[in-house]
Order: sequence, then C-alpha cells, then structure tokens
Amino acid sequence: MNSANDGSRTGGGTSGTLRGARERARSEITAAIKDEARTQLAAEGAAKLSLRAVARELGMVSSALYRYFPSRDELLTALIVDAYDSVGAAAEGAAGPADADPVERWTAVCTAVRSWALAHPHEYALIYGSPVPGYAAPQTTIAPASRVGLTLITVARDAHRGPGVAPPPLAAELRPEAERMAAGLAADLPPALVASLVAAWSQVFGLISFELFGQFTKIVEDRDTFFAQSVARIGRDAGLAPAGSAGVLHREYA
Amino acid sequence: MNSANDGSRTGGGTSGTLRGARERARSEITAAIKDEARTQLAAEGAAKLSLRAVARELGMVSSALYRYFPSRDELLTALIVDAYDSVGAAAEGAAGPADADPVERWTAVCTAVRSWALAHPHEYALIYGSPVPGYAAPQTTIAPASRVGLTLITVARDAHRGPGVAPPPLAAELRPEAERMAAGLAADLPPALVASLVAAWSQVFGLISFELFGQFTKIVEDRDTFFAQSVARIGRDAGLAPAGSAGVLHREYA
DNA sequence: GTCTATACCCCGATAGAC
DNA sequence: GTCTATCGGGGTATAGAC
Repeated sequence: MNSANDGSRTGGGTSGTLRGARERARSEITAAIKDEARTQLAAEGAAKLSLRAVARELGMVSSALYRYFPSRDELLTALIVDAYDSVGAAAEGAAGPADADPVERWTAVCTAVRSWALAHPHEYALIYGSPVPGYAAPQTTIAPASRVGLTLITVARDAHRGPGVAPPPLAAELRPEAERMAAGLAADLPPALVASLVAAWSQVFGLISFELFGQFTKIVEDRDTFFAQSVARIGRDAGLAPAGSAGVLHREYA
Repeated sequence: MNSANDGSRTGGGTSGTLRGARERARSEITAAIKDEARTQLAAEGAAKLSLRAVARELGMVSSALYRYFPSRDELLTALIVDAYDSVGAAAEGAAGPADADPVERWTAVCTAVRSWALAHPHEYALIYGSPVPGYAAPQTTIAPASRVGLTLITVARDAHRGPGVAPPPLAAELRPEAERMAAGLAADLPPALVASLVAAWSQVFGLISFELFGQFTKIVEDRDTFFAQSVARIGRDAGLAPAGSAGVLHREYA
C-alpha cells in the first residue's frame, strides 16, 4: 500500500518532477484496477474476484497487476477499506449540526447509510454481509470500519448533553457488559446508553440487510417509509429522545 | 427433486421391493451429497460450491452427480431449502405453549434461531447473508423461508388474545403500508402490530448477523446476555408486553 | 447409474526477457 | 513495469461405453 519505495531507486536525486509523474500514473492505474474490481464484485461476488479477469478487462496482462497489488487478498482489502471509508463519509456528512434534534440526526445518519447501501449493494455485502471464505481482514480495516459507529456515538453524546435526555433502562444482568462496552467505546457516556446504542446500531443494519438481501420481497413495499419510521423508533427507544416524548405518538394513536 | 420417475421404467410391474430399495439407496446418496456439500459450504462458501469437489470427496466421478442434481444451482437450492427448514423447525420447537408469557416465548424463539445460527454459521450465511452471485432462488424456497416469521406471528397472535396487550404506536405515514403488510401476513392482527413485528424480526436478525459476521469483535463480549436482553426489549417494544410493563424496568434504574 | 474421455473454459502466481 | 510463457491447479457439462 506504500508506494514511496517504488520510485526511490531511479528517482532518488535526479528529478522530483519525474517521480511525481510516476506516482501520479501509479495512483491512476491503482484506481482503475480498483474500479474494475468493483465492477466485477457486482457481477461475480467477492469470493470469485479474480486478478486475471480484472487484468483482461483493463487490457493488461495478469502478471502486471502484481506490481500494484501483491495478491488477490490485498486487492480485496483495499476494496474493503474503500467501502468502509465511503459509507463512513456518507454517515459523517449526514450527521449535521450538534444542536439539531438528536432523533432527526440519528435518522439522517441511518438514512444516509441505507442510501449508500442501496447505491452500492455489492460493497455493502462485502463489508456487512457474509464473510469472504478464506479471507481474513487485517488490522488495517478496523479504523475505517468504526467510522459509522463513531458517528452514531457522537450523535448520542451530543444528545446526552441536552436537557431531559435520560439513558434507557438497563437490566442488572447486562450491567457488567455495558460497562465494558462503555469503557472501550465512549467512557464519558452512561453504560446503559452505550449498550443501547450498540444494539440499536446492529438493529438498523438488520433492517438494511433484510431489504438489500431480499428478505422483504413481497413483505415490505414502501420501504422508504418503513425504514424511516422503524429507525426513528429504534433511536427513540435507544435513549436519544427526552423521556416521554414517545408517549406523544402513543397518545395520538392509542 | 421428484424421484418417482427414475424407478418406474424397470420397476413398473416386477418388484415393489426392488423399487423401494432403489429409492432408499437413491435418497441415501442424495443425503450424502448434500452432507458433503454442506461441508464444502463451510470451507469454501456458497459461491465456490462445486459438484466436482463434492464428487471427489465422495469417491464418485463428477458426472455421476448429475443423476441426483441436474445442476449446481439445484444442489444449492436443496441446501437452501434444508437450511430454512432446519432453522424453521428450531424456531417452531422453541415457541412453547400458547398460554406462556409472550415476551418469554418471543425470546425463546429468537434465542433458538441464534443458537441454530451459531451452530450452523455457513448455512445461516447461505440464507440470511449476501446473495449468491448469479443464483436466483426459485419459488420453492419461499414456503420454507417463511417458517420463522410465521412462528413469530403466531406468538404475537396468542399474545394479542391475552389481556391488556395493546398494539404499539403507529405513525400516520406508515399506516397504508402497515395495512398492506397485515393483509398479506396476518389479516386478523392490528396493522400496527404486524408492522412492528416485521421490523422487530429484521432487527433480531441484525443482532445475529452482526455477531456472526464479526462486527461485534472487540465490542461485545458477553454475547449471550447482550442478545437475550436486546431481544427481550425488541419484543416488548414491538407490542408483546402489556402496556406499562416496560415501565417496571424503567423505574428500577431511573 | 456409473464409468472414461473430452471440449472448453477458469484461476493464482512466478520466471525471465525486454 | 510490462510482456510471454509456464507451472499446476481448478471448474461445468456432455457423450457414449458398459
């Protein structure tokens, strides 16, 4: 992943411009390879991603690709990191100002993630679907993978600073685990809130995965509305709304 | 999938016993093929399931397999149907008596699904994970696929017959879709309840998928407790508990 | 219903010339 | 850094003998 070594042998003291040009060409080709790989991801899936097919489509010879990615798994890792960064950026961009309504912020972030998923279903499957057999994600994927979760925690933190927002109930059996989670994720937040958030976060991805992976076929039709309402309720129940605000809805329709 | 045609040519009027033996042998071999295929599913994933490898491992020659499954996709379909039936049976078996506590029944069914998933991760991935590229599930998978959902609906129906269990709030925007869902899934239940149930159902699978697919690595450790508590809350929030019962918990820790 | 043989494809990875 | 050539695998599916 570090291209600094490549130009140093010939470009050492002769020409900074040349080295710059080479690095530019290199990064362009790298980008083209990843783009084509993403196309293949859509057609054949991650398990069958093949360097040869990518090379063929780019008019290269397979061995040339090894100058850019030392193995198939490294290419896969690059795609995974890109995907996490892409959805993470979408989530961060949707979070909005810290003083906005927490449930609306929560809903906006989750909706952004869903929109990203609908626009990039195969990349979504790559990072949130079944693991690729025989592939083990390296440590480098951990940081980008956490961006969405951190965004949601930020929303919760801002909400918790506001008035009247109480953490949700926490069962006694869950307290030790909740404290462990809070210590690792957001030591400044109440453990009950952190535990609720992690559950809520995974529940939102359950909604998205079911929609994307076809489990809602013939069951849910107006999926935009269904998602928006479900996610808002998850957010409220997780402790982002001032206590009692859900009751308003309840009174309306009881 | 229909084996009646195979023995009829030679066994027509001569020997019912012979035909019985042949069909028995056939079903045993069919089972052996599926078992070996499941083993390969675990090792290589559904996308790379190959008839040749299955045949090799069984000491057969690849072309012999075509007498049992006309194509790779038919074998895959058989595995999918088996998996849905397997998890469906586990769910149904855990539902317990109709007069038990609804939230406990809900939790028992969801826990059974999770246990099944942990015991059969690759079959879970096959049916609830990323779709297999290039494979389209035929209509025959629909009925087995609905068994878990129907079990949860049954639990909700029994709960709704009980005293004091009110459907959860339903936002006005969601009412048309909720009525559509209710019409297709459980016309005798309130639309608000059906919509909540579908959302809750997908949220439970979000928890299971995140755990199974590695998203809880280094985040959730005591997963049994985390799942049990999260699922119980989902069930209560979906309208399986008498109104106000969640408040008990709330008062305990507020 | 199992066998051999075959047609015709695919892959990851490396060696060594240029 | 790209090329050809190569090693040593893999696959689906069918034809036709037995």
